[in-house]
Amino acid sequence: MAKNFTKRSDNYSQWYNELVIKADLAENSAVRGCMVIKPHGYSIWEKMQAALDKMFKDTGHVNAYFPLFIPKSFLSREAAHVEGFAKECAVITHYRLKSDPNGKGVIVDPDAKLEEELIVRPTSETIIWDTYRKWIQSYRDLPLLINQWANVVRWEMRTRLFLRTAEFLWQEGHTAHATEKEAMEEARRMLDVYSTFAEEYMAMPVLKGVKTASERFAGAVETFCIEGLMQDGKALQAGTSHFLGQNFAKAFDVKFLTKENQQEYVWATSWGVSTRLVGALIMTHSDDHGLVLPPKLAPIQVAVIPIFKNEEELQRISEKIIPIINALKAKGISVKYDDRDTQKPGWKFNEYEFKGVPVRLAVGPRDLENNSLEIARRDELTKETIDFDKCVDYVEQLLEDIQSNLYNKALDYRTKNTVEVNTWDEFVQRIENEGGFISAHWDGTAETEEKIKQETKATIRCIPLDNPLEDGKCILTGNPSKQRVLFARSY
RNA sequence: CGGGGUGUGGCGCAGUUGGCUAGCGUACUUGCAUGGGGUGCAAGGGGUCGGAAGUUCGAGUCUUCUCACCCCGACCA
Repeated sequence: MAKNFTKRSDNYSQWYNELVIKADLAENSAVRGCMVIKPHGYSIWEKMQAALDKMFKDTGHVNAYFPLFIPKSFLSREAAHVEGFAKECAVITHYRLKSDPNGKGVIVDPDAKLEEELIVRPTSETIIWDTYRKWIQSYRDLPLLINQWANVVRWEMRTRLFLRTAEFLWQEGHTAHATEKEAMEEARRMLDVYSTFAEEYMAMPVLKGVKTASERFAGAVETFCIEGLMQDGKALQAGTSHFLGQNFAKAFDVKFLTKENQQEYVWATSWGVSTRLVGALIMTHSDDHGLVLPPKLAPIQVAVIPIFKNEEELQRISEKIIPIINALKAKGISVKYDDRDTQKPGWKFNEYEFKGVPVRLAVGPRDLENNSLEIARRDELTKETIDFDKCVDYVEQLLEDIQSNLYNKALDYRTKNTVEVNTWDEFVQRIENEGGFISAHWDGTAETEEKIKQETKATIRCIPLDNPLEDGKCILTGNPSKQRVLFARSY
């Protein structure tokens, strides 16, 4: 157990913060609300990027890059969009500084005021649709399937490392289609990409659903989402995919000629996931001993620690273990051989454990005699002794086991913490105590949704996609309802 | 923006009714021993107390102003 590390059961959010810091993932920067992503945290993000990027390309998308700055007037073209983002935009008003005539330092040069202010993108729909107008003339130009890896800024009032920062890294896909059906299919397809990624790579089970009108993305016709359940019973929106209808095409006048020589507005989608996923990953699997990473996203999958008293002993160990390391690497496994003499073995054990390395091998003189080594798995914190000649296959299999074990544990947790509730008292009781997902009837009005939020802080996370229809009564108002929706408190 | 809090070696903190050379843990450096779960002992380096002004013989400590950050709410991926 790490020294001075808060337990989840004592204070979950403190546990989270300490974990991020102590596992060297990120730290607060000199800029309010903005984090420094440290190498270990960033390499997890890179693993995520690599997997997602491949999935995007495999579904026909290409990458491009649009400007960080957006003319202020662009934002207001789409009414709902500006309303949603106006309150959290950073604004560029000047382009030059000058020395302070009254003292030290520099001041904003009042003569360098911009004709039109620029905003730092909170999302890129507007600049991209303004550009798409020039790119799209004919049905032959469609579909346009573009993704961008970028940073965005949303001036949030309260921030938390990875979960909500003023600047964050993400990808945003922006696609244009000839038909409503095609755009809707795209939005759903990318939602599936996200859920596949979450489950197969992050080992995080997610629920796919559609947002209610009040939770919808500013400017979207329909917002789809994946929702995960964190270990403290709160839900986390892990990704969104929006069907934008023709809203942005109309706002930016993006039309195309159909085969029938008709002018029509194009149909759009946008979809994104962010560095918030790193936060989701942490909160899904990690424990009171630190970070736990699923092998598929672990920058180091196997740490090898020699135990030696002197140079000669290390050499004997290295001779034996390096061929094994090479065999593991040949299988595409990332291995770190930590033969530093500057840290003690016990120190290293704790280090890799806290940083979430899935598998640890330890080899010492004892193992050389027995022709064995010690294999420890991070997810279960168990150790075994394995014969040298069996260990390569064993490790390969173990990584797969850990990946699926993590998923199954998380799924089991979610299953146990998803309940159907039929009365208001039960609902309130559940929200206040256990948390988790609550499946309950809702009368479908924004007023009721808002009132439930006011009274319990619970929001409708989504209406699950394959939701069965079922007659019932709204838990708050008793009005008739056709289906259950999913409530939770959320991040 | 409302409420609360904190600024003192890299990090985490103590510092009493103003008083003498500003202290502790940890981290760091060196040496010796140690080496299968954050090793022990010893020695050593490093701060002028967020900033400004004031009161005083004397300010980390009191006063005023100011800046920054953190936590709780409203807002949000």
